[in-house]
Amino acid sequence: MIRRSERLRAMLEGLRASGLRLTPQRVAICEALAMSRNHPTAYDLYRRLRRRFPTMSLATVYKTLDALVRLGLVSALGDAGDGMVHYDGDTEPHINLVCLSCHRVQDLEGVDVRALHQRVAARSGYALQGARLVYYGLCPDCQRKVEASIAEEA
Amino acid sequence: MIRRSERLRAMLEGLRASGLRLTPQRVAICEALAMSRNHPTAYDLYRRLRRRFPTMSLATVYKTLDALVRLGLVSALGDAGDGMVHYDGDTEPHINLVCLSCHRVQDLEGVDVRALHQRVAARSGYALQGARLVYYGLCPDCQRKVEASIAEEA
DNA sequence: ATGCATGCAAACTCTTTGCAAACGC
DNA sequence: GCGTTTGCAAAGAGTTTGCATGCAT
Repeated sequence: MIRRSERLRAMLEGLRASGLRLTPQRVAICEALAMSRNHPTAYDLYRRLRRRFPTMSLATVYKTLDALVRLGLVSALGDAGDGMVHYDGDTEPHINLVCLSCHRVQDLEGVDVRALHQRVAARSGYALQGARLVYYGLCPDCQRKVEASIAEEA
Repeated sequence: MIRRSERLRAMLEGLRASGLRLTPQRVAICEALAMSRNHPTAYDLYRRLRRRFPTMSLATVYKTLDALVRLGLVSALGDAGDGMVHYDGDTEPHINLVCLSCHRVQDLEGVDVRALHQRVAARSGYALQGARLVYYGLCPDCQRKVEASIAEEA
């Protein structure tokens, strides 16, 4: 949990430092993103925040996410088979798991990719700014569902 | 080069085996994708193929790519900062490099990710179907351009 | 007080779909 | 010949933009 509040802090500080104003909407978006365990889309955040900010606009969410990504404070994971961009408040290289059935995105703990990052940096010649390490497949829950539906057909 | 013609073969065979017809358009799309070094978008392929097939439709390109992805013969890399989906004829897990300035996508040779794949499969509990291992940054060419433009300002 | 940010709606872009004509098998 | 595939155009979906109002600094 310490990690998460650090992330929030970094986001707010980053926005402020680059001359952007800390409006209630921006703070709320950062909070929601820093605290979320799954990796929400712009629309996910919008829906969640609309409760507290009935006038919150989807455009504001997009604009804020855009600023955060440009500042390197948040990374855009790309779509998860659902055609929507998922965002990740954790910019440290790590592995994401995408379920192609339920479109959920989660982190994989316990696999260190720092050595990989070093090797890529050395061999590529690129000035690396981030990474998206995504594995696709069926999550355990959806595997069970598929098995159940096959059993049903038989 | 052997690899590339094998890929083409696998794509055509895969389409045929699943009952899809080998139309000239589909063959040409597979060829262009299997042979391409960079990772083209649907529009890239469309533009390239329109020379040989003046009536080629962008919709046909999308439909064919969709079929190839569904059959697991091609993988969709997601966007490269340009908002368009890039496709990769190589479905073996490997590392892609995306340049955030010129939006080019290339493979990184010489970094083996099979051990990583094994570890992810074991720890995640997912039935893995594929991976997208993408590092973002500035390619050597664009780094030079940035340096040049900074020098110019001074 | 100044000028950036919000929020609405309209515009934009990539992608998908519907359907008549054409073609692979 | 049958049924799929093509290609056009129009629809769809996610994201971005323009602009008047409101608010952080």
